[in-house]
Amino acid sequence: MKHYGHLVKVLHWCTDQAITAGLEQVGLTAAQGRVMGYLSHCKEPPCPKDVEEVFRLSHPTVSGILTRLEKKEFIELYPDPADKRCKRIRVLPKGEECRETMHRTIQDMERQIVEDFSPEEQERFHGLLLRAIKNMGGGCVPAPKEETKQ
Amino acid sequence: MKHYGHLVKVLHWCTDQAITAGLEQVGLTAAQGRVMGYLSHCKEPPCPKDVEEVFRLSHPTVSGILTRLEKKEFIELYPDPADKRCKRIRVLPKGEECRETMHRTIQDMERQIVEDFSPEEQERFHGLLLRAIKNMGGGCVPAPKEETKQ
DNA sequence: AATATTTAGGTAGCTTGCTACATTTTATGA
DNA sequence: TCATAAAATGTAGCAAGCTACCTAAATATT
Repeated sequence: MKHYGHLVKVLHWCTDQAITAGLEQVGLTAAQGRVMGYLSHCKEPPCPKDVEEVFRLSHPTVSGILTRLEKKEFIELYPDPADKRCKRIRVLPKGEECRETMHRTIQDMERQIVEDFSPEEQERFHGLLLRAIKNMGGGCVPAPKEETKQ
Repeated sequence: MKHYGHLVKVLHWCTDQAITAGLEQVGLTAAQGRVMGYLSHCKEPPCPKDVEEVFRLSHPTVSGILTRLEKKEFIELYPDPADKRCKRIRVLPKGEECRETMHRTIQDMERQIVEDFSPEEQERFHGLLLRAIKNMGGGCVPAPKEETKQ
């Protein structure tokens, strides 16, 4: 009996540690950095609902993260003129400034995970992760960055 | 650029959902269930420190989970007679009772992850996960169940 | 033996995650 | 049109994760 679940948990913990360390200088937590990485790559201002779907978080969780990002002046929330139920998220200068740090931190982490994997192994790992998620009923996985909003 | 980190996060989320659903009937959360699964397989009474190491959790986190498990009467904490700094964890009847449910829930989840994987693919997935953890500086990974305390 | 260090655990206070419930606005349907 | 359902968000309250700091006990050093 293999403990895939436990290994996934540990690996997830490792990635969080790496992101936390990389973002320490800009004053963001791992969760905030992941969200900022997504926000700063969106063409048009996204709404909290988009963040929920990409990261599979409940709306109160997203609300909390956005509130803290706003308090730190990385973003600004403003009402959607077309739909009064929605809010839109604008990335402020401070957020734009650290875009490169966030991007690099996440890229470095992605590279480090598969550091010594051959290209075929990387492909296999990616494919197996996707299939595992599908097996767990996870459905399709929207990418957290550029590929969204296609 | 592949988003391994994000996939790992999503997969971890899926496993937690599965465990949460499976343990609902016995009144345990996923974190509590994982810990109980470990505790009920230990030969001699473990101490909180052991739990920290197996699950890579900080001691305040473990303390909180154990306190809640004690309040629900799944376990009992008592002082170690040989070392007054340590506490020992005893699994109470109520904890023993749901041992099968916990075991089955975790087993089912592990099986579901690799549901449609061939034996070779399972082997590969396991190996790649271990290597990824090593790449992230995760060191060796103690198993959460029987294999510990060898 | 006396002091210093390490180790196990406690507590405070924070972020991140959740569910459940309430509110407001938009969309639907009879 | 008017009532109803759905959608986006807010709030409360909890569990689970963390760091930072404290205490007490065991170990190591001098």
